[in-house]
Amino acid sequence: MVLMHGTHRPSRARSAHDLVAHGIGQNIMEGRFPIGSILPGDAELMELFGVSRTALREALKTLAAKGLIESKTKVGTKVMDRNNWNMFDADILDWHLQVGVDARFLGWLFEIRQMLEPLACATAAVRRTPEQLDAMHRGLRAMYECETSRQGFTKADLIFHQAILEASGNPFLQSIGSVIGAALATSFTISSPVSSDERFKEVMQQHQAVFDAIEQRDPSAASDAMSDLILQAAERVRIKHAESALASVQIHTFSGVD
Amino acid sequence: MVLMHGTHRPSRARSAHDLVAHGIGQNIMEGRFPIGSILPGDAELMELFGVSRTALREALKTLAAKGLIESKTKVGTKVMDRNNWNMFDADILDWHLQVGVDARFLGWLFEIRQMLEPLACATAAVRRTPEQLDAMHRGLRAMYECETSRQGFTKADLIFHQAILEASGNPFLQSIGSVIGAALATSFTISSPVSSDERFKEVMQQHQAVFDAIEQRDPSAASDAMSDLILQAAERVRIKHAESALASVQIHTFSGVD
DNA sequence: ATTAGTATTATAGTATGATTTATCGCCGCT
DNA sequence: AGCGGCGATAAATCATACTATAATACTAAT
Repeated sequence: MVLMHGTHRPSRARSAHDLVAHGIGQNIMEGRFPIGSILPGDAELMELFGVSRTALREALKTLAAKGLIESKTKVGTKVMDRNNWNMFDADILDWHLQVGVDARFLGWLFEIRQMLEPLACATAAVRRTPEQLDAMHRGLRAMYECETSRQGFTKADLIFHQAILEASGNPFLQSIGSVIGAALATSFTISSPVSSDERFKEVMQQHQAVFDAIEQRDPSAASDAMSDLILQAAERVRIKHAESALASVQIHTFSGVD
Repeated sequence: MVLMHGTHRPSRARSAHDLVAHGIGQNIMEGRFPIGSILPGDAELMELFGVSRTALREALKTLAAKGLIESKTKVGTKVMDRNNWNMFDADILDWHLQVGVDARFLGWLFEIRQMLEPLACATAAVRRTPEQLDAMHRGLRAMYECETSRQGFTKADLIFHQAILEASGNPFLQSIGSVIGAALATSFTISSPVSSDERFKEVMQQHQAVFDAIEQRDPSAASDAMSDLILQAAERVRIKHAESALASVQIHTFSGVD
């Protein structure tokens, strides 16, 4: 089941190796270059994409850096197994989305969000600076002002979530913005948050609750609010299954050394 | 000025661009190429590392793919801000470790582990196949057999944890093996798990508890066991602070669509 | 004096061909 | 059957030349 299809954007004037990297990347996602297979040699790929060897090799190095492929002398360039891929990479996520995301993938996205964002909120509630709180506030206000445009709303929403990640103080959390971006973009395509007035209000209330909890430095409330938010977002795109595998799990965590 | 001190491991005959990428990468970590600065032009870097333009540019593309740098015509190659870096990348973590990690960084690592691994265990407990359980068992047995060698134990431990991630079925979790590897390598360097007999027994008991819970398909118990395991590991390297910022937070999660 | 448009120029990007190096598969030898 | 050398092949590297882009400086019109 394909839920979202490649909004093949105009691809306005990107560099050659970038185009090649995206081309090969997408082909891998689509399965046209199957996992474990050896993809065509330099010469053939050069012809396929109409670029020089330099540009091609730079594209291949980009893909190799993301764990997608591995080149070995004489044997060729092999498409690596999925668990070598760096799923937190913005490009890889992008290619996934452009090829089309099924319900399973969307479920994985929400699963990760549910694991990270509530606790990110909790730490943000404790560690946030006034400036960081202000950044969240700006994101929230931008969301309020975007009741019409879905694109604008998505962008503002992402800013809000990223501000929270930033305030968590943990660089690992700070680098998962692309994951949340992917989740938002996909789910809003399936089910727009600005489709109806009550829907919009509900979403805003949930975000406001997260903000309030962080403002009041209440980690537990912040975590709960974010957890609710994500859970409902998942329900809206019908990811939630009838039987929930994990009802409710107690998590112990701790602060880093400041 | 030679920036590439070949120190560390024998680095058994790596390719030219790999060496350059590591060289520049480490220099960025060390702050010798400060964040936000423009690093030397192609010509100068070529001379610094003694490689051709081709090799240099491939190295730069590798770094760019990981979000470390960005090249723009006329302006040069800029070292990007930290939150553009992909912290889940194996190389970036590696460079961090080689430069030396402080208590704060180690704290962040454990924080992420504490967010992901318990819930990964919970999902693994539900979704695991017999084969995957067997893989965990093999890892566990390898740990039992490595009471002497720290290196061997670290490797076996990583295999155990990766088997759990694999069984979680979530590709995002499956690609964080490098993070756990980094955490294990660092903490075992600070405080070896095979230093004393009782210490070894304690660690093994905790791992056995995780395995048993997953075997019995008990997500809640699996999550708790893993949470305890990580918490104690953190305490051993004195990461845990006197005042725990987040005592205990209730997490709601859900299963993806199978 | 301000602005708009144009030329300059530094730098990354691309192209091409030659050369080197590593690995596989084959053949012959033991 | 197993081992070791030899050649073919494709990637890795080098060297050089050329192109595209954008920041800067300069000029001219208002």
